[in-house]
Amino acid sequence: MTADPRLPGRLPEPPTRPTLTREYLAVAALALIDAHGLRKFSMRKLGTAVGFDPMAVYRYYVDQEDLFDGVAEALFTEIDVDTLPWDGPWQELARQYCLRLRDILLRHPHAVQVFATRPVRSPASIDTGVKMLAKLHADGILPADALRMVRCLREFTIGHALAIAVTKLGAERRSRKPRPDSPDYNLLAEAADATALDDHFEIGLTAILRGFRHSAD
Amino acid sequence: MTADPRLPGRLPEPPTRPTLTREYLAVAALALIDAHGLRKFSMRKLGTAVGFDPMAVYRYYVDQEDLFDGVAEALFTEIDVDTLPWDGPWQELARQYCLRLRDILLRHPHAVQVFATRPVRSPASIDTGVKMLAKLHADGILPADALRMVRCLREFTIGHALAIAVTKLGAERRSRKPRPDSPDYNLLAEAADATALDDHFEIGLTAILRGFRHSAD
DNA sequence: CGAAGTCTGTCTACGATGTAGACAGACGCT
DNA sequence: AGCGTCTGTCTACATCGTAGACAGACTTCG
Repeated sequence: MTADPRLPGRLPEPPTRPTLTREYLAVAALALIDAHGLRKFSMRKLGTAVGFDPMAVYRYYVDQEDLFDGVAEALFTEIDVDTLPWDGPWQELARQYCLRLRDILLRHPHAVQVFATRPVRSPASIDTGVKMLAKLHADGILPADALRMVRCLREFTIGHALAIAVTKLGAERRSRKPRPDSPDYNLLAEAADATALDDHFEIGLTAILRGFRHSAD
Repeated sequence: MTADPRLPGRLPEPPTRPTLTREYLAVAALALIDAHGLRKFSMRKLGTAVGFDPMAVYRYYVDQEDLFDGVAEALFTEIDVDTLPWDGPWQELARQYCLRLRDILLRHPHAVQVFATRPVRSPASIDTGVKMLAKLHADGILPADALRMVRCLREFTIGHALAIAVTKLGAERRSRKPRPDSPDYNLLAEAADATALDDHFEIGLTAILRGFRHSAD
């Protein structure tokens, strides 16, 4: 006769160790990248950071590429597309979409590369694309034209975020090159002083949208 | 008495081994990246590929970052800015600049990332920027506004090239996700079939330029 | 002519990385 | 009770970026 293996009475909470998930790992990876930069990120560090074996990540992602796809999806999720102004005019919808995407990317400057270097094909992303196209279609824009417009906006937004992130992050690393002696050089210096780094994003957005409107023939 | 160490008569050309150069290495690195992809590139492979010691590159570049800066400069050089239509209207100049940049980047799809993820600050690049600003200034555009416009065009161009390169390169890698059952999904499919991947670049370019023109107040 | 210093390429060493694969305990189903 | 699967652990290996010592050739200067 053996003793009852169950301990008597209530025990304090055992240290909970949540089981791993693709999504949890993706979010953790994003946090790690935010904290220490993409350069320093590694699969093993991720495993260790979430309190598991360094190799544990490979149970959920076959590849680093695969993981980064997950990180990009996590970033996309932050857009929270459901709260976009789907009922207003499509121009405003598109503008808000771009603004949110930019804000999110600039909040994760180290991860912008990850987002920018892969086509996000998550169901959520495709769904959003489809809804956006339907919206433009309802305004009489041909799907093909709508797709082109959306692509332009998207590429501008990502290109912008990438440029800003990269410039800010690289600012301290690189040594100031000696300024050339061109007589016009002060034009550049003056202009650079007069404009914030990302002054122009909304201007560009407006220009694209206006340009599209005028090209509707 | 020792024999004359010089050999008699004309010898066939000794195998020439050019001495290394920062630029030569940068161009060789670009070629390697083109050939096998950024993922497979390494400092040691570069050294070996040019016929020297794997570690030889570090005599000329302190870092991989440093090397990639050089690769970006090499890409910029391909634009051949001197043959741009500097005498025409600035809109045409800007358009041609963007078109050339896009063409070059799409010719080096594996290296687009390298170019897109660092601000190119070579003298040649700064010089071009200055000349461009001067050109717009001659048309009565304030330097600050000109800088904003140029940045918008640049970011759109790079964002576009990156998107195209990444999509094309990743096309075979990723498995087609099952198409969602949304009733509007065929809108997307139809639109995607009707548009080439990079159909929209010139349209976007035109839209931006037109949008700027109309915002000149 | 010769010595000293510099330039350039070679070589070794180290810790970290991505990834493959074997292994083991826990859990669910029969 | 037994068995297969799921999940996390652990070991192994080739490769990588980078630091640093070393050596031959070339330059400079007395």
